[in-house]
Amino acid sequence: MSSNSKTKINIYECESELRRGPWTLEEDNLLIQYVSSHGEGRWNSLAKFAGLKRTGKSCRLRWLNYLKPDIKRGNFSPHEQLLILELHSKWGNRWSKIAQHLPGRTDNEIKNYWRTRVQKQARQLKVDSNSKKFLEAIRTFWMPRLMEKMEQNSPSTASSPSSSIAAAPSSPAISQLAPPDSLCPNPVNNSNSDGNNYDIFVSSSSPSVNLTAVKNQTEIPIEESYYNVGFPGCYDDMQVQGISPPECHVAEIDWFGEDFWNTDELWQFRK
DNA sequence: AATTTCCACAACCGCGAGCCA
DNA sequence: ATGGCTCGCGGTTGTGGAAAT
Repeated sequence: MSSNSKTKINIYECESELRRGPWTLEEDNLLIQYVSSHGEGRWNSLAKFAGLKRTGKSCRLRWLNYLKPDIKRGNFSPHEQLLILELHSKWGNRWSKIAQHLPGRTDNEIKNYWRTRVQKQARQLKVDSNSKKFLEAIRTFWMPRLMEKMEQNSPSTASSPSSSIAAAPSSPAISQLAPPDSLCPNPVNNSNSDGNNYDIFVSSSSPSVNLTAVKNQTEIPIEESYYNVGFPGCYDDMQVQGISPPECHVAEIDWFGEDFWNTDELWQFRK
């Protein structure tokens, strides 16, 4: 046997020891302990020195998506959902970029949310999730409802008759709440558990939803998106098409479940 | 109660970019 | 210039549990 073949056998044996699939508690502890004392990075050597029979990639993924201390778990808040919709309209499937603006959320989590929740709705409507119709539906139904939900959840404005949120006039229920013009003075605040403040300003000065997200005083301009410039005449278009705006009354919505959308209302978008 | 189907999420894979010797 | 290594990203798959039959 040549030294070459011996090497190959060793590599094979080494690779055959590599574990795959779900992580055990013991593996998690090993990874946590190693990272806490040596820090992140150099994942291949980390895997070796930590005694983990995993690839560096696997260790990195496990740490970033699950074990990292500031990972936030659980359902996405309406505010987070709104951000995802808006940022996706701007950047498309740039999950990691989108995740940068949702503290504590991972790109994998956001990607899964998009595939399981948003694309599911598109499938039910038998439209492409990237189609203009579907984006219209998101802008006209979903986003105003999320904003309304955010409004309901905002303790500072819950008892106030004049809302801090303005939205597209596509939803009468929302537009009734709109202040006269310009940026709202009291942004919807989403103070996350990690301490990051994330505010969304919504302007009613244009016929479309106009969003500005502000994270810790750093403004993230949200412009050039399908939602706020792509369909400036969406509401008018609906009227031209004979779609009556009052049909847009907000139904009882399970924000995290099956009935987020009222499929009957959305059916018209398939036309 | 048993089986099947569906769904959400965790994990894997391939590829490309960046860095460095 | 280039080859190897590491890392990060996005797409895809596998799996466990819930829901339906």
